[in-house]
Amino acid sequence: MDTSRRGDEASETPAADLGKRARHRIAVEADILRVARRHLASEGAASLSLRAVARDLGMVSSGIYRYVESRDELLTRLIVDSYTSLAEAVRTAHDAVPPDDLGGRWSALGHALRTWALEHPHDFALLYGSPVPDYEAPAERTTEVGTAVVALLIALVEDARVAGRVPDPADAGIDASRASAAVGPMLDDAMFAGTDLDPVMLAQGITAWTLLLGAVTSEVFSQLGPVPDSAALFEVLLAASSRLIVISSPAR
Amino acid sequence: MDTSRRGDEASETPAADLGKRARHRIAVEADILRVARRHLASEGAASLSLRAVARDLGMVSSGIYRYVESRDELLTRLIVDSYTSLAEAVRTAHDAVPPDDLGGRWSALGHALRTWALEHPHDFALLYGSPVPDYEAPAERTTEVGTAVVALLIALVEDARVAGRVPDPADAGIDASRASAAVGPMLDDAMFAGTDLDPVMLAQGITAWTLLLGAVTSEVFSQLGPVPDSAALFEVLLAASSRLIVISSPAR
DNA sequence: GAAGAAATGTGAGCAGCGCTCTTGATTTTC
DNA sequence: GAAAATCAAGAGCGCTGCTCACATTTCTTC
Repeated sequence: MDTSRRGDEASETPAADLGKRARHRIAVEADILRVARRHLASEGAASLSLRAVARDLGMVSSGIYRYVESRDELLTRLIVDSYTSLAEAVRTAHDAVPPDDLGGRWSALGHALRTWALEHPHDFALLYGSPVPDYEAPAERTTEVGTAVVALLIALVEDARVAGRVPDPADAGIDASRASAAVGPMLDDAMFAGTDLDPVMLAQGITAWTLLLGAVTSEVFSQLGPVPDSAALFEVLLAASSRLIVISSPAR
Repeated sequence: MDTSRRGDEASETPAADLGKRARHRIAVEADILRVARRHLASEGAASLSLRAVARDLGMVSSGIYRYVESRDELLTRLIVDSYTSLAEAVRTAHDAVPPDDLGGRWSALGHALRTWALEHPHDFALLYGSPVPDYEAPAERTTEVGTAVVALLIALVEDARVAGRVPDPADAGIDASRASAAVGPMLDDAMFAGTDLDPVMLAQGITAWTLLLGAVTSEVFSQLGPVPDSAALFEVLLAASSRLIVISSPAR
Protein backbone atom coordinates (compact mmCIF):
# COMPACT_ATOMS: atom_id res chain seq x y z
CA MET A 1 0.00 0.00 0.00
CA ASP A 2 0.92 3.61 -0.45
CA THR A 3 2.92 3.42 -3.61
CA SER A 4 1.90 6.97 -4.50
CA ARG A 5 5.25 8.35 -5.30
CA ARG A 6 6.94 9.67 -8.32
CA GLY A 7 7.62 6.31 -9.86
CA ASP A 8 11.30 6.54 -10.41
CA GLU A 9 11.75 2.85 -9.74
CA ALA A 10 15.09 1.14 -9.56
CA SER A 11 18.29 3.17 -9.79
CA GLU A 12 18.91 5.40 -6.78
CA THR A 13 17.37 5.15 -3.34
CA PRO A 14 17.93 8.75 -2.23
CA ALA A 15 17.26 7.96 1.41
CA ALA A 16 14.09 9.99 1.19
CA ASP A 17 11.52 7.25 1.04
CA LEU A 18 12.67 3.71 0.84
CA GLY A 19 11.48 0.30 -0.17
CA LYS A 20 9.44 -1.75 2.19
CA ARG A 21 12.48 -3.83 3.05
CA ALA A 22 14.55 -0.86 4.21
CA ARG A 23 11.60 0.62 6.02
CA HIS A 24 10.98 -2.63 7.81
CA ARG A 25 14.59 -2.90 8.79
CA ILE A 26 14.85 0.45 10.48
CA ALA A 27 11.55 -0.23 12.22
CA VAL A 28 12.77 -3.56 13.55
CA GLU A 29 16.08 -2.10 14.64
CA ALA A 30 14.25 0.59 16.54
CA ASP A 31 12.01 -2.03 18.11
CA ILE A 32 14.97 -4.06 19.21
CA LEU A 33 16.60 -1.08 20.83
CA ARG A 34 13.34 -0.12 22.50
CA VAL A 35 12.72 -3.55 23.96
CA ALA A 36 16.36 -3.90 24.95
CA ARG A 37 16.21 -0.59 26.78
CA ARG A 38 13.13 -1.79 28.62
CA HIS A 39 14.87 -4.98 29.66
CA LEU A 40 17.94 -3.04 30.67
CA ALA A 41 15.88 -0.72 32.82
CA SER A 42 14.09 -3.50 34.62
CA GLU A 43 16.75 -6.16 34.93
CA GLY A 44 20.12 -4.62 34.34
CA ALA A 45 22.76 -5.16 31.72
CA ALA A 46 24.07 -8.44 33.00
CA SER A 47 20.83 -10.31 32.53
CA LEU A 48 20.06 -8.79 29.18
CA SER A 49 19.36 -11.61 26.77
CA LEU A 50 19.13 -11.49 23.01
CA ARG A 51 16.76 -14.43 23.06
CA ALA A 52 14.42 -12.67 25.44
CA VAL A 53 14.40 -9.55 23.29
CA ALA A 54 13.67 -11.63 20.21
CA ARG A 55 10.90 -13.44 22.06
CA ASP A 56 9.31 -10.16 23.07
CA LEU A 57 9.35 -9.09 19.45
CA GLY A 58 7.72 -12.30 18.32
CA MET A 59 10.65 -13.41 16.26
CA VAL A 60 12.55 -16.63 16.50
CA SER A 61 15.73 -16.48 18.54
CA SER A 62 18.13 -16.76 15.64
CA GLY A 63 16.34 -14.10 13.68
CA ILE A 64 17.63 -11.29 15.81
CA TYR A 65 21.11 -11.90 14.50
CA ARG A 66 19.98 -10.46 11.19
CA TYR A 67 19.78 -7.11 12.96
CA VAL A 68 22.29 -7.33 15.77
CA GLU A 69 25.74 -8.73 15.38
CA SER A 70 26.10 -9.99 18.89
CA ARG A 71 25.14 -9.31 22.44
CA ASP A 72 28.13 -7.04 22.83
CA GLU A 73 27.06 -4.99 19.88
CA LEU A 74 23.64 -4.52 21.40
CA LEU A 75 25.29 -3.37 24.60
CA THR A 76 27.36 -0.90 22.63
CA ARG A 77 24.23 0.51 21.05
CA LEU A 78 22.64 0.82 24.46
CA ILE A 79 25.70 2.60 25.78
CA VAL A 80 25.65 5.11 22.95
CA ASP A 81 21.94 5.53 23.48
CA SER A 82 22.38 6.11 27.18
CA TYR A 83 25.14 8.61 26.66
CA THR A 84 22.92 10.51 24.32
CA SER A 85 20.03 10.45 26.75
CA LEU A 86 22.22 11.62 29.60
CA ALA A 87 23.89 14.33 27.56
CA GLU A 88 20.54 15.65 26.46
CA ALA A 89 19.17 15.74 29.99
CA VAL A 90 22.22 17.48 31.35
CA ARG A 91 22.50 19.91 28.47
CA THR A 92 18.85 20.89 28.70
CA ALA A 93 19.11 21.61 32.40
CA HIS A 94 22.36 23.47 31.95
CA ASP A 95 21.13 25.64 29.11
CA ALA A 96 18.09 26.73 31.09
CA VAL A 97 20.35 28.72 33.39
CA PRO A 98 21.59 32.20 32.44
CA PRO A 99 25.15 31.89 31.15
CA ASP A 100 26.57 34.32 33.66
CA ASP A 101 25.20 32.37 36.60
CA LEU A 102 28.24 30.14 36.79
CA GLY A 103 27.36 28.54 40.09
CA GLY A 104 23.83 27.91 38.90
CA ARG A 105 25.09 26.23 35.78
CA TRP A 106 27.23 23.82 37.74
CA SER A 107 24.40 23.17 40.14
CA ALA A 108 22.01 22.49 37.29
CA LEU A 109 24.52 20.18 35.68
CA GLY A 110 25.04 18.27 38.90
CA HIS A 111 21.37 17.96 39.71
CA ALA A 112 20.55 16.83 36.20
CA LEU A 113 23.24 14.20 36.36
CA ARG A 114 22.02 12.93 39.70
CA THR A 115 18.37 12.91 38.68
CA TRP A 116 19.09 11.08 35.46
CA ALA A 117 21.24 8.54 37.29
CA LEU A 118 18.59 7.85 39.91
CA GLU A 119 15.93 7.51 37.25
CA HIS A 120 18.05 5.22 35.10
CA PRO A 121 20.28 3.37 37.53
CA HIS A 122 21.06 0.54 35.17
CA ASP A 123 21.92 2.92 32.38
CA PHE A 124 24.13 4.82 34.76
CA ALA A 125 25.82 1.59 35.80
CA LEU A 126 26.41 0.81 32.16
CA LEU A 127 28.20 4.11 31.64
CA TYR A 128 30.01 4.66 34.89
CA GLY A 129 29.95 1.35 36.73
CA SER A 130 32.29 -1.53 36.30
CA PRO A 131 32.85 -2.53 32.71
CA VAL A 132 30.47 -5.26 31.62
CA PRO A 133 31.35 -8.98 31.35
CA ASP A 134 34.69 -9.24 29.58
CA TYR A 135 33.36 -6.56 27.33
CA GLU A 136 35.59 -3.69 26.42
CA ALA A 137 33.74 -0.71 25.08
CA PRO A 138 34.77 0.06 21.53
CA ALA A 139 36.28 3.47 22.00
CA GLU A 140 35.44 4.79 18.54
CA ARG A 141 31.75 4.55 19.15
CA THR A 142 31.51 5.62 22.77
CA THR A 143 34.13 8.18 23.63
CA GLU A 144 32.86 10.74 21.19
CA VAL A 145 29.36 10.85 22.58
CA GLY A 146 30.65 10.19 26.08
CA THR A 147 32.52 13.45 26.24
CA ALA A 148 29.47 15.62 25.69
CA VAL A 149 28.86 16.26 29.35
CA VAL A 150 32.54 16.76 30.08
CA ALA A 151 32.53 19.37 27.34
CA LEU A 152 30.00 21.33 29.34
CA LEU A 153 32.29 21.22 32.32
CA ILE A 154 35.14 22.54 30.23
CA ALA A 155 33.07 25.38 28.87
CA LEU A 156 32.05 26.24 32.39
CA VAL A 157 35.61 26.32 33.63
CA GLU A 158 36.57 28.44 30.67
CA ASP A 159 33.79 30.91 31.40
CA ALA A 160 34.81 31.07 35.03
CA ARG A 161 38.30 31.97 33.94
CA VAL A 162 37.05 34.73 31.68
CA ALA A 163 34.88 36.10 34.47
CA GLY A 164 37.80 36.03 36.86
CA ARG A 165 35.91 33.84 39.23
CA VAL A 166 38.37 31.02 39.48
CA PRO A 167 39.13 29.89 43.00
CA ASP A 168 42.66 29.97 44.27
CA PRO A 169 44.09 26.54 43.48
CA ALA A 170 46.07 26.54 46.69
CA ASP A 171 42.80 26.51 48.61
CA ALA A 172 41.96 23.22 46.98
CA GLY A 173 45.36 21.77 47.71
CA ILE A 174 46.38 21.90 44.09
CA ASP A 175 50.00 22.42 43.37
CA ALA A 176 50.70 24.17 40.07
CA SER A 177 53.75 22.21 38.98
CA ARG A 178 52.17 18.93 39.93
CA ALA A 179 49.00 19.77 38.08
CA SER A 180 50.97 20.76 35.00
CA ALA A 181 52.79 17.48 34.93
CA ALA A 182 49.62 15.51 35.49
CA VAL A 183 47.23 17.04 33.00
CA GLY A 184 49.34 19.36 30.88
CA PRO A 185 49.67 16.93 27.99
CA MET A 186 45.91 16.49 27.94
CA LEU A 187 45.52 20.06 26.75
CA ASP A 188 46.96 19.06 23.40
CA ASP A 189 43.95 16.87 22.89
CA ALA A 190 41.46 17.81 20.21
CA MET A 191 38.81 18.31 22.87
CA PHE A 192 40.60 21.38 24.11
CA ALA A 193 41.31 22.96 20.77
CA GLY A 194 40.32 26.58 20.87
CA THR A 195 40.08 26.84 24.61
CA ASP A 196 42.48 28.81 26.67
CA LEU A 197 42.81 26.66 29.73
CA ASP A 198 45.89 26.20 31.77
CA PRO A 199 46.74 22.93 33.48
CA VAL A 200 45.82 24.13 36.93
CA MET A 201 42.30 25.03 35.92
CA LEU A 202 41.88 21.79 34.09
CA ALA A 203 43.03 20.00 37.20
CA GLN A 204 40.46 21.89 39.22
CA GLY A 205 37.76 20.97 36.75
CA ILE A 206 38.71 17.33 36.83
CA THR A 207 38.70 17.41 40.60
CA ALA A 208 35.21 18.88 40.68
CA TRP A 209 33.99 16.36 38.14
CA THR A 210 35.53 13.48 40.06
CA LEU A 211 33.83 14.59 43.24
CA LEU A 212 30.50 15.05 41.50
CA LEU A 213 30.63 11.71 39.76
CA GLY A 214 31.78 10.08 42.97
CA ALA A 215 28.82 11.56 44.80
CA VAL A 216 26.35 10.25 42.25
CA THR A 217 28.03 6.87 42.04
CA SER A 218 28.04 6.60 45.79
CA GLU A 219 24.33 7.30 45.97
CA VAL A 220 23.22 5.13 43.05
CA PHE A 221 25.27 2.18 44.24
CA SER A 222 24.60 3.04 47.90
CA GLN A 223 28.22 2.69 48.79
CA LEU A 224 27.80 4.47 52.09
CA GLY A 225 25.05 2.23 53.35
CA PRO A 226 21.76 3.79 54.31
CA VAL A 227 21.94 7.58 54.31
CA PRO A 228 19.14 9.37 56.16
CA ASP A 229 18.77 12.23 53.72
CA SER A 230 20.67 11.43 50.57
CA ALA A 231 19.37 14.47 48.73
CA ALA A 232 20.73 16.77 51.42
CA LEU A 233 24.05 14.95 51.39
CA PHE A 234 24.23 15.45 47.67
CA GLU A 235 23.69 19.16 48.15
CA VAL A 236 26.66 19.26 50.45
CA LEU A 237 28.87 17.36 48.05
CA LEU A 238 27.70 19.39 45.11
CA ALA A 239 28.46 22.61 46.94
CA ALA A 240 31.91 21.31 47.76
CA SER A 241 32.56 20.44 44.14
CA SER A 242 31.27 23.82 43.06
CA ARG A 243 33.82 25.57 45.25
CA LEU A 244 36.54 23.83 43.30
CA ILE A 245 35.80 25.52 40.02
CA VAL A 246 33.88 28.72 40.59
CA ILE A 247 33.66 31.15 43.44
CA SER A 248 30.71 33.36 44.15
CA SER A 249 32.39 36.69 43.62
CA PRO A 250 35.22 37.86 41.37
CA ALA A 251 38.57 37.50 43.06
CA ARG A 252 41.69 39.61 42.98
CA MET B 1 50.09 -38.46 58.68
CA ASP B 2 50.58 -36.59 61.90
CA THR B 3 48.08 -38.30 64.09
CA SER B 4 50.36 -37.83 67.07
CA ARG B 5 47.88 -36.31 69.44
CA ARG B 6 45.89 -37.54 72.38
CA GLY B 7 43.78 -40.05 70.54
CA ASP B 8 40.36 -39.34 71.93
CA GLU B 9 38.61 -40.74 68.93
CA ALA B 10 34.87 -40.50 68.37
CA SER B 11 32.63 -38.59 70.78
CA GLU B 12 33.29 -34.84 70.62
CA THR B 13 35.02 -33.01 67.84
CA PRO B 14 36.39 -30.08 69.81
CA ALA B 15 37.45 -28.25 66.68
CA ALA B 16 41.01 -29.02 67.56
CA ASP B 17 41.73 -31.99 65.38
CA LEU B 18 38.98 -33.32 63.23
CA GLY B 19 38.00 -36.39 61.33
CA LYS B 20 39.19 -36.84 57.83
CA ARG B 21 35.81 -35.75 56.50
CA ALA B 22 35.88 -32.39 58.27
CA ARG B 23 39.49 -31.86 57.33
CA HIS B 24 38.74 -32.62 53.72
CA ARG B 25 35.83 -30.22 53.75
CA ILE B 26 37.73 -27.21 54.95
CA ALA B 27 40.50 -28.03 52.51
CA VAL B 28 38.06 -28.20 49.62
CA GLU B 29 36.32 -25.01 50.67
CA ALA B 30 39.64 -23.23 50.75
CA ASP B 31 40.49 -24.64 47.34
CA ILE B 32 37.22 -23.42 45.92
CA LEU B 33 37.78 -19.93 47.22
CA ARG B 34 41.32 -19.94 45.95
CA VAL B 35 40.38 -21.03 42.44
CA ALA B 36 37.41 -18.69 42.40
CA ARG B 37 39.65 -15.80 43.35
CA ARG B 38 41.98 -16.73 40.52
CA HIS B 39 39.11 -16.80 38.06
CA LEU B 40 37.82 -13.52 39.40
CA ALA B 41 41.22 -11.91 39.01
CA SER B 42 41.64 -13.03 35.44
CA GLU B 43 38.13 -12.88 34.06
CA GLY B 44 36.00 -10.73 36.32
CA ALA B 45 32.96 -11.45 38.40
CA ALA B 46 30.46 -11.64 35.59
CA SER B 47 32.09 -14.56 33.89
CA LEU B 48 32.77 -16.45 37.06
CA SER B 49 31.33 -19.91 36.65
CA LEU B 50 30.78 -22.56 39.27
CA ARG B 51 31.23 -25.23 36.66
CA ALA B 52 34.59 -23.87 35.63
CA VAL B 53 35.76 -23.73 39.23
CA ALA B 54 34.63 -27.30 39.75
CA ARG B 55 36.39 -28.36 36.59
CA ASP B 56 39.62 -26.77 37.72
CA LEU B 57 39.34 -28.68 40.95
CA GLY B 58 38.82 -31.95 39.13
CA MET B 59 35.36 -32.46 40.51
CA VAL B 60 32.15 -33.00 38.65
CA SER B 61 30.04 -29.91 38.16
CA SER B 62 27.29 -30.85 40.56
CA GLY B 63 29.76 -31.74 43.27
CA ILE B 64 30.57 -28.14 44.01
CA TYR B 65 27.09 -27.60 45.37
CA ARG B 66 28.07 -29.69 48.37
CA TYR B 67 30.35 -26.86 49.36
CA VAL B 68 28.76 -23.77 47.91
CA GLU B 69 25.08 -23.01 48.09
CA SER B 70 24.88 -21.06 44.88
CA ARG B 71 26.80 -18.75 42.64
CA ASP B 72 25.58 -15.79 44.63
CA GLU B 73 26.91 -17.29 47.79
CA LEU B 74 30.32 -17.74 46.21
CA LEU B 75 30.22 -14.11 45.18
CA THR B 76 29.37 -13.10 48.70
CA ARG B 77 32.34 -15.02 50.01
CA LEU B 78 34.56 -13.36 47.46
CA ILE B 79 33.24 -9.96 48.47
CA VAL B 80 33.95 -10.58 52.12
CA ASP B 81 37.36 -11.90 51.17
CA SER B 82 38.11 -8.85 49.07
CA TYR B 83 36.99 -6.47 51.76
CA THR B 84 39.29 -8.20 54.17
CA SER B 85 42.18 -8.05 51.75
CA LEU B 86 41.60 -4.38 51.05
CA ALA B 87 41.16 -3.48 54.70
CA GLU B 88 44.37 -5.25 55.59
CA ALA B 89 46.33 -3.51 52.87
CA VAL B 90 45.00 -0.11 53.81
CA ARG B 91 45.37 -0.64 57.52
CA THR B 92 48.95 -1.83 57.19
CA ALA B 93 49.94 1.19 55.14
CA HIS B 94 48.09 3.53 57.47
CA ASP B 95 49.58 2.12 60.65
CA ALA B 96 53.10 2.48 59.31
CA VAL B 97 52.76 6.26 59.57
CA PRO B 98 53.31 8.08 62.88
CA PRO B 99 49.88 8.85 64.38
CA ASP B 100 50.52 12.56 64.62
CA ASP B 101 51.33 12.83 60.92
CA LEU B 102 47.72 13.33 59.95
CA GLY B 103 48.36 14.26 56.35
CA GLY B 104 50.72 11.35 55.97
CA ARG B 105 48.09 8.98 57.31
CA TRP B 106 45.52 10.14 54.77
CA SER B 107 48.07 9.98 52.02
CA ALA B 108 49.08 6.46 53.00
CA LEU B 109 45.45 5.44 53.12
CA GLY B 110 44.77 6.86 49.71
CA HIS B 111 47.83 5.39 48.09
CA ALA B 112 47.15 1.99 49.59
CA LEU B 113 43.59 2.09 48.30
CA ARG B 114 44.73 3.05 44.83
CA THR B 115 47.50 0.48 44.69
CA TRP B 116 45.23 -2.29 45.86
CA ALA B 117 42.56 -1.29 43.37
CA LEU B 118 45.01 -1.23 40.46
CA GLU B 119 46.42 -4.58 41.48
CA HIS B 120 43.00 -6.15 41.92
CA PRO B 121 40.74 -4.33 39.49
CA HIS B 122 38.10 -7.03 39.41
CA ASP B 123 38.00 -7.24 43.16
CA PHE B 124 37.68 -3.50 43.29
CA ALA B 125 34.86 -3.62 40.78
CA LEU B 126 33.15 -6.19 42.93
CA LEU B 127 33.24 -3.90 45.95
CA TYR B 128 32.77 -0.48 44.44
CA GLY B 129 31.52 -1.02 40.93
CA SER B 130 28.02 -1.63 39.78
CA PRO B 131 26.22 -4.30 41.76
CA VAL B 132 26.54 -7.71 40.13
CA PRO B 133 23.84 -9.42 38.02
CA ASP B 134 20.55 -9.09 39.87
CA TYR B 135 22.55 -9.88 42.95
CA GLU B 136 21.92 -7.87 46.06
CA ALA B 137 24.70 -8.05 48.58
CA PRO B 138 23.48 -9.58 51.82
CA ALA B 139 24.04 -6.66 54.13
CA GLU B 140 24.65 -8.72 57.24
CA ARG B 141 27.74 -10.33 55.82
CA THR B 142 29.28 -7.46 53.95
CA THR B 143 28.62 -4.15 55.66
CA GLU B 144 30.43 -5.13 58.80
CA VAL B 145 33.69 -5.92 57.10
CA GLY B 146 33.09 -3.23 54.51
CA THR B 147 33.26 -0.42 57.00
CA ALA B 148 36.77 -1.22 58.14
CA VAL B 149 38.42 1.29 55.87
CA VAL B 150 35.81 3.93 56.55
CA ALA B 151 36.52 3.43 60.23
CA LEU B 152 40.07 4.54 59.57
CA LEU B 153 38.78 7.68 57.97
CA ILE B 154 36.62 8.42 60.95
CA ALA B 155 39.50 7.93 63.36
CA LEU B 156 41.57 10.25 61.26
CA VAL B 157 38.94 12.96 61.26
CA GLU B 158 38.56 12.55 64.99
CA ASP B 159 42.28 12.93 65.51
CA ALA B 160 42.33 16.00 63.33
CA ARG B 161 39.65 17.52 65.49
CA VAL B 162 41.61 16.79 68.66
CA ALA B 163 44.74 18.29 67.16
CA GLY B 164 42.81 21.37 66.11
CA ARG B 165 43.78 20.85 62.52
CA VAL B 166 40.35 20.80 61.00
CA PRO B 167 39.96 23.00 57.93
CA ASP B 168 37.36 25.69 57.87
CA PRO B 169 34.23 24.08 56.42
CA ALA B 170 33.34 27.29 54.63
CA ASP B 171 36.48 26.92 52.53
CA ALA B 172 35.12 23.65 51.25
CA GLY B 173 31.73 25.12 50.56
CA ILE B 174 30.13 23.23 53.40
CA ASP B 175 27.23 24.89 55.11
CA ALA B 176 26.80 23.92 58.74
CA SER B 177 23.03 23.70 58.89
CA ARG B 178 22.85 21.83 55.63
CA ALA B 179 25.48 19.40 56.76
CA SER B 180 23.67 18.82 60.01
CA ALA B 181 20.47 17.99 58.27
CA ALA B 182 22.22 15.71 55.82
CA VAL B 183 24.38 13.59 58.04
CA GLY B 184 23.38 14.45 61.58
CA PRO B 185 21.21 11.38 62.03
CA MET B 186 24.08 9.18 60.91
CA LEU B 187 25.97 10.07 64.06
CA ASP B 188 23.50 8.01 66.05
CA ASP B 189 24.74 4.98 64.26
CA ALA B 190 26.69 2.37 66.17
CA MET B 191 29.73 3.08 64.08
CA PHE B 192 30.10 6.45 65.70
CA ALA B 193 29.57 5.37 69.26
CA GLY B 194 32.28 6.83 71.44
CA THR B 195 33.42 9.39 68.93
CA ASP B 196 32.92 13.06 69.38
CA LEU B 197 32.25 14.14 65.84
CA ASP B 198 29.92 16.87 64.80
CA PRO B 199 27.94 16.74 61.58
CA VAL B 200 30.10 19.25 59.77
CA MET B 201 33.23 17.24 60.29
CA LEU B 202 31.49 14.09 59.29
CA ALA B 203 30.35 15.82 56.13
CA GLN B 204 33.91 16.88 55.43
CA GLY B 205 35.12 13.33 55.95
CA ILE B 206 32.48 11.97 53.61
CA THR B 207 33.40 14.56 51.03
CA ALA B 208 37.04 13.61 51.18
CA TRP B 209 36.19 9.92 50.97
CA THR B 210 33.90 10.49 48.02
CA LEU B 211 36.59 12.37 46.17
CA LEU B 212 39.19 9.74 46.93
CA LEU B 213 36.98 6.85 45.92
CA GLY B 214 35.90 8.76 42.84
CA ALA B 215 39.54 9.26 41.88
CA VAL B 216 40.34 5.58 42.24
CA THR B 217 37.16 4.52 40.46
CA SER B 218 37.87 6.93 37.66
CA GLU B 219 41.33 5.51 37.17
CA VAL B 220 40.48 1.83 37.49
CA PHE B 221 37.54 2.12 35.13
CA SER B 222 39.38 4.69 33.00
CA GLN B 223 36.39 6.99 32.95
CA LEU B 224 38.42 9.94 31.75
CA GLY B 225 39.84 8.19 28.75
CA PRO B 226 43.58 7.99 28.40
CA VAL B 227 45.36 10.09 30.98
CA PRO B 228 49.02 10.86 30.27
CA ASP B 229 50.23 10.52 33.83
CA SER B 230 47.54 8.95 35.93
CA ALA B 231 49.76 8.64 38.97
CA ALA B 232 50.41 12.38 38.96
CA LEU B 233 46.72 13.09 38.50
CA PHE B 234 45.98 10.92 41.48
CA GLU B 235 48.43 12.92 43.54
CA VAL B 236 46.54 16.07 42.66
CA LEU B 237 43.20 14.56 43.56
CA LEU B 238 44.55 13.04 46.74
CA ALA B 239 45.98 16.37 47.80
CA ALA B 240 42.63 18.01 47.15
CA SER B 241 40.83 15.41 49.23
CA SER B 242 43.37 15.79 51.98
CA ARG B 243 42.65 19.51 52.22
CA LEU B 244 39.07 18.66 53.02
CA ILE B 245 39.80 16.96 56.30
CA VAL B 246 43.15 18.03 57.61
CA ILE B 247 45.24 21.15 57.23
CA SER B 248 48.97 21.28 57.57
CA SER B 249 49.15 23.55 60.59
CA PRO B 250 46.88 24.09 63.58
CA ALA B 251 44.32 26.75 62.92
CA ARG B 252 42.68 29.43 65.05
C1' DG C 1 8.12 -9.40 -16.95
C1' DA C 2 11.73 -13.00 -16.08
C1' DA C 3 15.95 -14.21 -13.85
C1' DG C 4 19.49 -13.73 -10.65
C1' DA C 5 21.15 -11.53 -6.35
C1' DA C 6 20.51 -10.07 -1.83
C1' DA C 7 18.06 -9.82 2.35
C1' DT C 8 15.01 -12.06 5.66
C1' DG C 9 12.43 -15.71 8.42
C1' DT C 10 12.63 -20.59 10.38
C1' DG C 11 14.21 -24.47 12.79
C1' DA C 12 17.69 -27.59 14.31
C1' DG C 13 21.81 -27.89 16.75
C1' DC C 14 26.23 -27.07 19.61
C1' DA C 15 28.41 -25.81 23.80
C1' DG C 16 28.09 -23.47 27.88
C1' DC C 17 25.63 -22.00 32.18
C1' DG C 18 23.01 -22.58 37.18
C1' DC C 19 20.83 -25.82 39.55
C1' DT C 20 18.15 -30.30 41.01
C1' DC C 21 17.65 -35.08 41.70
C1' DT C 22 18.82 -39.93 41.98
C1' DT C 23 22.12 -43.64 42.89
C1' DG C 24 25.74 -45.76 45.03
C1' DA C 25 29.88 -45.43 47.91
C1' DT C 26 32.20 -43.74 52.14
C1' DT C 27 32.54 -41.93 56.67
C1' DT C 28 30.74 -40.82 61.06
C1' DT C 29 27.77 -41.65 64.90
C1' DC C 30 25.31 -44.57 68.06
C1' DG D 1 27.63 -53.80 63.48
C1' DA D 2 23.54 -50.86 62.27
C1' DA D 3 21.84 -46.28 61.36
C1' DA D 4 22.65 -41.67 59.92
C1' DA D 5 25.06 -38.20 57.75
C1' DT D 6 28.22 -36.97 53.96
C1' DC D 7 29.96 -37.20 49.48
C1' DA D 8 31.14 -38.35 44.32
C1' DA D 9 29.09 -39.03 40.06
C1' DG D 10 25.90 -38.74 36.42
C1' DA D 11 21.64 -37.58 34.08
C1' DG D 12 18.63 -34.00 33.18
C1' DC D 13 15.91 -29.34 32.85
C1' DG D 14 15.71 -24.85 31.12
C1' DC D 15 18.22 -21.07 29.97
C1' DT D 16 21.99 -18.58 27.32
C1' DG D 17 24.96 -16.95 22.81
C1' DC D 18 25.73 -18.21 18.42
C1' DT D 19 26.04 -20.97 13.78
C1' DC D 20 24.28 -23.23 9.90
C1' DA D 21 21.23 -25.03 6.29
C1' DC D 22 17.09 -24.11 4.11
C1' DA D 23 12.82 -21.77 2.40
C1' DT D 24 10.76 -17.39 1.40
C1' DT D 25 10.44 -12.73 0.09
C1' DT D 26 12.10 -8.48 -1.83
C1' DC D 27 15.33 -5.93 -4.78
C1' DT D 28 18.07 -5.43 -8.87
C1' DT D 29 19.18 -6.19 -13.64
C1' DC D 30 18.42 -7.59 -18.11
